[in-house]
Amino acid sequence: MASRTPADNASVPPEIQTRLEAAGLRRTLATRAVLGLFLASPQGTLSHAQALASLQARGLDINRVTLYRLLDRLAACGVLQRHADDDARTWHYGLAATPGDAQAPRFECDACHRQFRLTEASDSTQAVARNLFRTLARLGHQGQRVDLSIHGTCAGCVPPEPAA
Amino acid sequence: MASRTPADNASVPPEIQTRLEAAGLRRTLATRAVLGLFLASPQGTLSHAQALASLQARGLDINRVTLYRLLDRLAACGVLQRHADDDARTWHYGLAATPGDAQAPRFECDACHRQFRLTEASDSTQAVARNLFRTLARLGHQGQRVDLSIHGTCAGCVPPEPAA
DNA sequence: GATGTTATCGCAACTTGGTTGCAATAAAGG
DNA sequence: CCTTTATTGCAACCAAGTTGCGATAACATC
Repeated sequence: MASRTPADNASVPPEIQTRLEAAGLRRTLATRAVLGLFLASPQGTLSHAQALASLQARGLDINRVTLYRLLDRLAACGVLQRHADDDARTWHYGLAATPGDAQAPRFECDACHRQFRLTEASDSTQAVARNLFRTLARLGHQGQRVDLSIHGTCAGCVPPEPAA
Repeated sequence: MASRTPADNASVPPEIQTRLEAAGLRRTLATRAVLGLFLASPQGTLSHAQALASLQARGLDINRVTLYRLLDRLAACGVLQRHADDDARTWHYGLAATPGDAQAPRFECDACHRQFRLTEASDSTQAVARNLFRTLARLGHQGQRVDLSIHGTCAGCVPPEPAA
């Protein structure tokens, strides 16, 4: 496997590189390919199946179990963040926010099942999170992470307004 | 099965009763029992497994498939609302909010996996929802439902502060 | 109260997304 | 080059949820 996209190494931000090393992850072909997948669209999230398909589309033939484990590893070391899809019984992975930086709200399209983050509204999360944590503390619970998700129909799936 | 708790009928709020009838659901023993389960703690949510256990604890021996279908039905007619648990690959069911009334944020304990709504903070949802829907509209997406969830450790699971 | 219609029940078999055990590879580090 | 140890691939496995279908039991009508 001598062919290596020039971007493979260059495109991994130091931020992420650090976490990979800290966790003792090795830079295998699969790791770089998967990471590249997510870095290509930082806002997006991918299910295991979607990621597998994308990889295969690029000619990479990774075993499904391997991908499961790789995604797990990346999530475990804080590079990716995983959360359940509300409709299918699957998990979606997306780049995790840098620590301290609240995640932007997630949009889940009920039609095409795609998910992505609404960076345009990341301040909503921040504001609401602060409030919530206060309330939680008062009740004796320990809040760790606020997850704001919106279900609806994404712009691509909205019916083209059939002469309403 | 002649024994019927006195509360069985009386406790079903007309609001819910209406939806059941509208959907043509029959008032079977199972329906009432399950409904009673949720009405007993309106804030709480139950997974299929938890609900099944509770029913069995009360001496009701309902088939697991039947319960799956019943929960589905109740969710379909808008009495219950279901959403994925972020950790296990399961669904949790809880009483749906009356239409128009935004759902209170959901707390998911990462330790005991219990979930419940924070009615104390339902205004957070309302506020953030209004904002989000505006932003969404601007981007061409159609928001339908805002789901605000917090992960953390619930009061019951927080370690008893071992002489920090 | 007898009767027909149709939702619901229970069982068994099946599907799906994900996991585990283990032997074979291959990055890192010397 | 050699050792250590993370990673890979395969096959078997698991758990949550679904489907098909005959048997029941609500509900409406007579």
